[in-house]
Amino acid sequence: MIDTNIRERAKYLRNEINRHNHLYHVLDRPEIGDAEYDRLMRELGELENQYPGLITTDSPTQRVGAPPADGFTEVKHVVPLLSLGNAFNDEELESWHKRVTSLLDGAVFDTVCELKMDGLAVALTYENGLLIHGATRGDGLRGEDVTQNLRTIRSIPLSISGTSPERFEVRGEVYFPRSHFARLNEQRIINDLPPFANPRNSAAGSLRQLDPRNTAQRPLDIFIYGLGYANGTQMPDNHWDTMLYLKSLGFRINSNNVLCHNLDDVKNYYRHWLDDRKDLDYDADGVVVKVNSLSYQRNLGQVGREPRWAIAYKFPATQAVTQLLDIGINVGRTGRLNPYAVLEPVNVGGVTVKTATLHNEDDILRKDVRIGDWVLVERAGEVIPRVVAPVIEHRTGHERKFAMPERCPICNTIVVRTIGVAMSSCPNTACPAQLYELLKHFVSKGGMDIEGMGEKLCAALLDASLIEDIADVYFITRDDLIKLDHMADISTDNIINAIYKSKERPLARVIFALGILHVGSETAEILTSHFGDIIPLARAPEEELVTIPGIGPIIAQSISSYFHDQDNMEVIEKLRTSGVRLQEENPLELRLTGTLFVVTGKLESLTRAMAETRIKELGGAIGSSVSRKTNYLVAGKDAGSKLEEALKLGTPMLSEDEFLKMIGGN
DNA sequence: CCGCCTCGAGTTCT
DNA sequence: CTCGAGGCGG
Repeated sequence: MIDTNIRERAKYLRNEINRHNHLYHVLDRPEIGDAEYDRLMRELGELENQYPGLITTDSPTQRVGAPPADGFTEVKHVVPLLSLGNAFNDEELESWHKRVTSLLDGAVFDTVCELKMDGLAVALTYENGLLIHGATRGDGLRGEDVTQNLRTIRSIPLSISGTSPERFEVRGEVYFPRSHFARLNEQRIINDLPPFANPRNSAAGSLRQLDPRNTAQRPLDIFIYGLGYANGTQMPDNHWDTMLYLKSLGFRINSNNVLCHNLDDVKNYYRHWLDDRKDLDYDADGVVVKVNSLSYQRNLGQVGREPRWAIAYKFPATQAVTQLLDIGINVGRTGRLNPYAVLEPVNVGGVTVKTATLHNEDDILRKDVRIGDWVLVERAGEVIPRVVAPVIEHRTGHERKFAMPERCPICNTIVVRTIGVAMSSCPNTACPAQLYELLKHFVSKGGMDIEGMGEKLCAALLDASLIEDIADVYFITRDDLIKLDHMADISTDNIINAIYKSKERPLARVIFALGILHVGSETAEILTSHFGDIIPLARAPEEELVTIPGIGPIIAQSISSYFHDQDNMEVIEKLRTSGVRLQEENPLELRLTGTLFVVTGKLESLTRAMAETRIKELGGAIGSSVSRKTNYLVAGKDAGSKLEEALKLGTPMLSEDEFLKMIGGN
């Protein structure tokens, strides 16, 4: 016999833990910390260990109770799980609404809008307040008994506190939170398992684990969206209140559901989530619109397996299946060979997609994508489409595996494969493809920023052999451009002007524009503030470069070898002779080196001594009188003879403001 | 040596 | 934006 006190304690612990579970997983409003929760769980576990008679099926320790199964048993649904008709635009929604209205003899009716989650529908059966079994939707008539796996989902109550119908079934959608999806796939790749294509597949895979312990590892969650049936208690007469009632029983209901009084509310709800669904922690592929009144629902009935009282207003698909016609190769600025998918054009989320990157050979092998495959293409919320995975079921056996070419598709040079990494690259830096990419990079916004020089002009200039290296940009003439035709006089002038203006870009931009491997905008910035001029940078030995924070051996090697290349040095020389600034406009330190100043008159914002100190700090020199060697006269108020002398000699003069600007910045 | 963080490179369509 | 590589601290 177990002591009554202990029995009471166990019961108390069960209730407490279940209550905190509900607070945490359903209401998202925890009252205690993890440590405290663990303590309660441990105490209950210890009691149950000592007195196995205390273990109840709804004990929180029993979420993972069952041993691995051999398979799943089929269960017949008491009330079939229906599927839904679809609407893809406002007109289709309106015609559904009109039809329902006429079937209801013109009655005005409320609807409930819910997000249609892209997960797995399940049915949970409770008897006398206890979860007795749970099943997948299957074909709607029969599903699989996955009770043991569903029990591991913390937001599913194992028992109902308070009174509940004697026997009832709720329906819900099990999903795999997006926030955990990437991590799961990382794990799978580490464990040599194929990654899941999307969170929906993860949910399906997780729910079909034979060992519930595996399922318990997965952060599955659920939203309850309907009541299958209920015996023994009076139920609300509409869907909305039914959901409120289920919520009061402890079920997790999506708080984004709304009750709508007219069709405009429905449309607004749809449009709102069309934009905002990207911020949800689950995939939603549309909005489910349900007639609220249950008696209206009964009147409307169903056609085939689709109820007339509900419709799914689908969002434009962000995924689509299409055929992979070919795999092409792009040669990038760095010479890397980047494979891309040539797709049978397909509409994904409202845009026709014809190509998508495949990253590298590794990626293709990992996904096992073959030419001729039907592939799943995705434009997940974001803009850039990607090939997710092949649809293996559509394989005919005529697909061709892809192999990286042995030679550069542009210049036919034998490609180099870096050992360890399946990344091929064309070693020929003079490869026309690389020069084209480099030229585009050189004139781009982050680089020399030459307005009006886009892809087309770059290609045309290369085509006409007017450009053989990036410095040739500064030797383009109006006549050259006119010869290219397709070009009005005005735009020709604009381009010549833009090229001229670009000579004054800050040094960091120029260094970035050169396109040195591994030197992007940040590194260019670091190099600029360290050297202030391209010459000392070009001469810096690797040993010096690696001492600079942010520059490691690989970047140092890359910089060093760039400047050791004769051709590159010629390019720099050409840039210099054509007037491109290759010094920091405002080198932070010592930027006044070799400049002789004379300060005279009364300065407003600082004393003469301060001004002179500042000049010396920046590497400049101070003269006591104006001579031909004087570079600048800083003239304050009431300047006397020195001013006259400077005027006589034509010495450049700086007002106080101009001077402050020159030394300014810090 | 490993994990974390930052930076670089490539990318689609209208 | 996303992936991978490089740098760096522990």
